[in-house]
Amino acid sequence: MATDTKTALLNSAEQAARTRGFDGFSYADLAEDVGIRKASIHHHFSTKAKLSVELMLRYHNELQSVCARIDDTEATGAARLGALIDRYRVALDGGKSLCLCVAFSTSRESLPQEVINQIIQFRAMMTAWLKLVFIAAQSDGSILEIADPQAEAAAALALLEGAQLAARAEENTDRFEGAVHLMQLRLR
Amino acid sequence: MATDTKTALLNSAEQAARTRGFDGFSYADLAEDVGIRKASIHHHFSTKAKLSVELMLRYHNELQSVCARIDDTEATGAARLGALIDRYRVALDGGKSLCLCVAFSTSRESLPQEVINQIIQFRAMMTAWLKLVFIAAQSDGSILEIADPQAEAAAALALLEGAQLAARAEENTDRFEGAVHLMQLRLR
DNA sequence: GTCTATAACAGGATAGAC
DNA sequence: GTCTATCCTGTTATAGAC
Repeated sequence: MATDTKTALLNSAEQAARTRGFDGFSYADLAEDVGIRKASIHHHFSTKAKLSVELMLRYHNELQSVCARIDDTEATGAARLGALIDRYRVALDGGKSLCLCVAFSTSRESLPQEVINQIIQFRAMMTAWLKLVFIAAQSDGSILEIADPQAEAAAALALLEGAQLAARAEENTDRFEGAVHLMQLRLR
Repeated sequence: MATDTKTALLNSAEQAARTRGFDGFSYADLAEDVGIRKASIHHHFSTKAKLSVELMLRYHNELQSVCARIDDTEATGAARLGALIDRYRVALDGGKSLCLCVAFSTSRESLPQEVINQIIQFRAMMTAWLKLVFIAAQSDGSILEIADPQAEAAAALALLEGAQLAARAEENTDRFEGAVHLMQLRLR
């Protein structure tokens, strides 16, 4: 079955925001991409601010599902962290796009307060999940030299996002691999 | 002596780009900030693209000087890395701004090719300097467990930029401190 | 739900006076 | 070097027909 118009618009907007930032795309871009007139978009998202909220909501839920699925399919802490690294690598799309959280973080001033709060919630969720991953790895011994799971979680998220940024800056995925190399060496 | 108009414009533009992104400020903003009319700005920077080039050039030279000064004043690898961390912390301005390299990286699509090349050069310079810092630290033993200076340099830059992003996203400097905590524990 | 038409405004940029 | 005035384009958003 074909995706409905609203979903097609969300997909187009997410792709655009991740490659060009929230200020970097307009309703005209979405209209051309989806194949309707730009005025019609307002029927689905009355303002661009509300579109950004729905975008972030969907992204939060999607990543939450991804993490839950990783918990189900990967047994060790190392395998789980490795799966998340893979996820961030794929999101890079060859150095052409960022994850939505990074993209929105730099567009901060253009976004409604509600999205700012969603970003904070999203980061809290990811950090909490990563902390559990490192705690699991402490038990199963699958990641080397874990001193402080909380600190490891904060550092891992920053490293992943910084690695994405480096790859995006040069449109070169080698920069991502270079940045996460040492972290991957700790996985057993 | 008072700063000349061109420098005042560069200062205002850098501040604006770091807090709101390259798409997030206009000539009208600079005009109001500096106290001249927006048409007058074109006398100093004929296009916004050329302004971005001069901004990045100045930033590159400034960071190069900062690194050279750190080499002069700090004796050990750990002290040098610590000084760079301090620099990135200060650039955060309480979570309200990013360094120009991070800010420009996400505005990639709005920038001229020349700035893209400048960003690549800037990142190469910083990575090369960091690699030398880790090599020095291998000799003087001031940073724990260095396996691969090249990989350490790439990871350190990504971590610093990711830590800035985290703090900027939440406008909370605790996020920066949390992300760099483990790296700082390695400094002796 | 989508369209045409348009309002209302802000963006970068230019011309020409002073 | 700065000004006023203006152009052209692109932006979000709305009104109302189909």
